[in-house]
Amino acid sequence: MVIFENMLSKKTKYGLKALAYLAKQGSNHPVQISVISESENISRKFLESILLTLRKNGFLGSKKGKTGGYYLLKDPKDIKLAPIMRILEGPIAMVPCVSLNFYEKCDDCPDETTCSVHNLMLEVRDSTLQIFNNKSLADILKD
Amino acid sequence: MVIFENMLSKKTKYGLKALAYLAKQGSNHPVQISVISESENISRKFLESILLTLRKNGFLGSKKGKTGGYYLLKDPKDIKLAPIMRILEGPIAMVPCVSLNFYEKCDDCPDETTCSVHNLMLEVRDSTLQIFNNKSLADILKD
DNA sequence: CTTTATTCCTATCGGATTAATAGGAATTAA
DNA sequence: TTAATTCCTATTAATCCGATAGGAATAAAG
Repeated sequence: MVIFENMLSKKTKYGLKALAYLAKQGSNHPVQISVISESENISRKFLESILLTLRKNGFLGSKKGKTGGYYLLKDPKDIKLAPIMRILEGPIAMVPCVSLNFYEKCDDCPDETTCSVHNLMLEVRDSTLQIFNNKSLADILKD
Repeated sequence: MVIFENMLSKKTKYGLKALAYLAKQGSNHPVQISVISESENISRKFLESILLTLRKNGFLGSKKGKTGGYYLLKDPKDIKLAPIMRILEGPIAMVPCVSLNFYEKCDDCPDETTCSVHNLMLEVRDSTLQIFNNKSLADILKD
C-alpha cells in the first residue's frame, strides 16, 4: 500500500530543488539541465520538462545551443514561493471552494457559509498561504 | 484540463461532512447511511465505505439490522480533527520526510538538514497540524 | 418464523493523473 | 561543419480515485 497519495508532486519538489540550486550559484550564468539533474538526483528528461514550464511562466531564463542552460531572472529574495507553487503544483487550497486563484463551487454543497469543511479548509489555506507568500527562494536556502 | 489534482479527497470531505452531520444531531441515536447521504448529497454506496472505515478506526459506532445506523462514540468536542484526517486522507505532511506518523526518507535527498524542500514543508506541516490538533468536531459545526 | 431493512464485506471498474521516456527539431558555439 | 544544448510533442506503465455491484450477516417487526 502506498501511503502518500496526495503529497507534494515530484514535479514541484524537483522544481523547487532546481530553483534552489540556481539560487545558490549566486550568478546568472546559465547552468545546464544535466548539471542540475546530476547534482540533485533528478531524471534529466523529467527535469527538462519542469524547467521548461518554469521558463514559460517567467521564473527562469534560458540560453539555447551549446553552452546553453537555465538561469534565474530575478534576485532569489524577490522570488516568492506562492506563485511558484501555483505553477508547479496548482492551487494552494485543498478544496476549490476556498481557492483564491482557482475558485469553483462544490457540486454537493448548497451553502458554503454553513459548510464545516469549507470553513475548516479556509483556515488551512490561510495558514499555508501565509508561509508561501512571505517566504522567498532566498529564505529556503541552506548550506 | 482538471486543475485540482492534489486536493482534499472526496472521501475525506464526505467523511467530515458525515461526522459533522452526526455531531449536529446531538444524540447518540443511530442514523442510517441513506439519511446522511441524501442530506449531504453523497453517493450512498461511497458513503457506506467511508463510514465503515471510520467505524473500524474507532470514530463511529454502528448498529446493525433494521433501525440500524451509525453514531458518534464520543462528544464532538472530544473528537480532534488530526486523527480523522490521518485515517481518511493519510499523512498530513505533504512530503514523507517531514511526516510524524508516516516518516520515510526521500530517495533523492542525501541530507535532510540541508534540503530546502524539507525545511519548507516542515513549516507547512506544523501550521496545518496546529489547526487539526487544536480543532474538534464541535468547533467546525455551523448552523 | 417470515419478511423487511439495514450494515458488512469483497471485488471490480472507467477514467484520470503521475512520473517518466522517446525522438527528433531548432539553436548556438567552437 | 560538428557537437552540444534547449525546445517541443507524443507516448507509456503504473497507480489512484470515486464509485458501483452483489450479496452475506444481522436484527426488528409482523
